[in-house]
Amino acid sequence: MENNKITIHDIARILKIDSSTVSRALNDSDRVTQKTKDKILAKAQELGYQRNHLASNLRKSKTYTLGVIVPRISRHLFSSAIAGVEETAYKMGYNVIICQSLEQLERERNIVGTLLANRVDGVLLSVSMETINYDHLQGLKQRNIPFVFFDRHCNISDNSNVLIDDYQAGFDATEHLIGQGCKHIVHFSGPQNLEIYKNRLKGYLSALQIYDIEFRKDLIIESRLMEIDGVENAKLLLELPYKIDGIFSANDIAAIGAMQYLKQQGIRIPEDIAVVGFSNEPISALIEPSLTTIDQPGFKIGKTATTLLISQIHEGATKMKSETIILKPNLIERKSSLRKFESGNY
Amino acid sequence: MENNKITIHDIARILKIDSSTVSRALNDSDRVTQKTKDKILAKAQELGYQRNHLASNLRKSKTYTLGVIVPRISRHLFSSAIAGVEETAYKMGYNVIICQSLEQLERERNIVGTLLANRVDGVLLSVSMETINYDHLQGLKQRNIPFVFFDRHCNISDNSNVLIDDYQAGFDATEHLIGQGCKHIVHFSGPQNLEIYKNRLKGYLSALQIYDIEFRKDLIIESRLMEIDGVENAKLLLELPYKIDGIFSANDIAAIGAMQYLKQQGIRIPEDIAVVGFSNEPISALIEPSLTTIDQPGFKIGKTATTLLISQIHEGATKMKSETIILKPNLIERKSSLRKFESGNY
DNA sequence: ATTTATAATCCAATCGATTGTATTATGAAT
DNA sequence: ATTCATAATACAATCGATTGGATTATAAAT
Repeated sequence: MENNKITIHDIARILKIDSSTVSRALNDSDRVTQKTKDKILAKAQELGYQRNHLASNLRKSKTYTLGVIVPRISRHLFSSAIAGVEETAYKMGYNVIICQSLEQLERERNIVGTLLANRVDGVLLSVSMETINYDHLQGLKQRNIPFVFFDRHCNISDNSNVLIDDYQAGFDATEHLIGQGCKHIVHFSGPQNLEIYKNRLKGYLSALQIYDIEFRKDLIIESRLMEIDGVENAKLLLELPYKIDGIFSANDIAAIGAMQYLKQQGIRIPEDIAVVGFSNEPISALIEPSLTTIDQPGFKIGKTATTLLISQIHEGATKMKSETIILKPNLIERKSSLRKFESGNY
Repeated sequence: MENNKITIHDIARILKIDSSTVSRALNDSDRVTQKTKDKILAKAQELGYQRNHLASNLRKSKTYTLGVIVPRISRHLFSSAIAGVEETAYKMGYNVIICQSLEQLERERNIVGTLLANRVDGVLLSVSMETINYDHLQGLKQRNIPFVFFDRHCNISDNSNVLIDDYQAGFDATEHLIGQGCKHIVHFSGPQNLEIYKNRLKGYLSALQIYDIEFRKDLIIESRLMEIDGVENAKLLLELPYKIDGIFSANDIAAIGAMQYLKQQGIRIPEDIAVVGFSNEPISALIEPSLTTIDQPGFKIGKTATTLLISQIHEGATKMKSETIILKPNLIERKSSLRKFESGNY
């Protein structure tokens, strides 16, 4: 219990001045003369004073805390986004509470409750795969707590988002496969309640159309994109009545699962089937063959979303205008999709 | 600013009772009769009352917040430990602030400062590779804030730790390589300020001794165990005047870097050189060949450390007895170390 | 009915910082 | 020296919940 408990009142008593002056001095108010400020600051330093944020925040009814909800922190995109969030938040005097929904709506709901109970000043949110309704976000709206979606957003009105151009990325990935000579390209898609997967799919379709490739509905396989789903998808596509020669997977994990299985079956990658993933997980550069994928600027997404959120917090509830920022993804070509004939061309 | 701002005083006013009674009712004190409790609880529910933790915590001078410092959340051990921490903490009414030192002492120092400023009730800590002195932990000691090391601990007196048996793991890994017929085993070690690397090294040495294998000092290569270090280490070991036939790396990342390089050089794994890593990163199961490694029970480490920390917080500063809990690691045999002659035996 | 013991509730101070208003100090102008 | 404007500081309420002590209500005992 001997926590150093220096308060502004201690400093005030010692210097025989009022605590309000101490408070103002420590906040660099111009209502205190420089001489007194110096005296107070020196004494504060000497005593090892640290402001009690609880008291300060109670008075100001602000917590200087942001909530971050992600499906799981172990995913590359999210861990790098979190790094960006933390850097920006700390720099601007905010703390961050990080929570994982583990892709479960139920947990996401609870987390929102916890964040409300903790009276966070704002929330950054990347929704779970199970998030099909948004009732749990009502509490945030009601209490006028600003929130910004990043990456995995929702199509509800008046929200701010920081996204990447999933449509473009889907298009680029598919175009790349077409450029490698693929004619029958399977797309591993994710739950269609998530806009990102819808958009990646749209990009895929659009590329097929532009390059005059016939679209077949059964070439789209929807799953939760776990590793095991990749394996299952691969089994499925081998049973299709077409000779599949390309896969565009909406994430790396499923692509890797598929590749593992296909390799076991003696199928050569990229010669028989070229594969493109999504997210540029660190593992994608290390597997055999290395995986062509879409790099998402995670750190920048985190930074941007945080900056946007904090600006909304500062603006206050007055005119919470929604804003959507879309960042550019980037195709990384690796061995899993580069056909021999291509490299032979150089 | 229309945040729902129901306070105990609102409830008190409406029910024409005192706010202290409301407070006691909401805390289920036995100084309030059940009838009044029911009335108060019903009204609180009706109004959507939520306790203001700032005020409550200020009064109780507790924050119900734990700080967690890890080198990086993207590492498998840490992300799974954090999952364990969160589960336990939330269950016991605590929040968690997660911070990454990114292996930098300077950042670790700042983080401790931030956590102090936020008056966390306790800290869970896995130190950075650069942490060679512990001055920055003095602040915690002075203020009697309990802290528990997990995995990467420090050899300073009277600390609580939750660790795995790195010595045993090092021994098991090395013994396994010896069992595969390896005679010249290189050990990739990490910074020796960290006990974990010292202990893994000790286990290695001990296994060599017991199996009567000559120890050579130049078979120990120390680095920061990044992927690039693994590559460099591999180059080094090819220049050694012995025919190396085994590698025991103190983490998976460096092992993988080495394997990539060795494969490029046409060296067969495990036939020419068998490799064992450490940590069971998800990637280790997916690379080619899959990597034999040591699995650390990350989730359990996180749970155990949190339980220990919270129990210390509850005990108070009175008799903060230190305690060290050591969990068992587990060797996972995969292709990178299983020699043909072995499988031939079956 | 009155006393007494105990249960139930109320009062008021407190946690530490902030902030609008009131007061005093300072110095310039007359 | 006195007045006045302004700068500097002090006072006191406030944020919302908690808690020891005081007071009142209730019921049991005489």
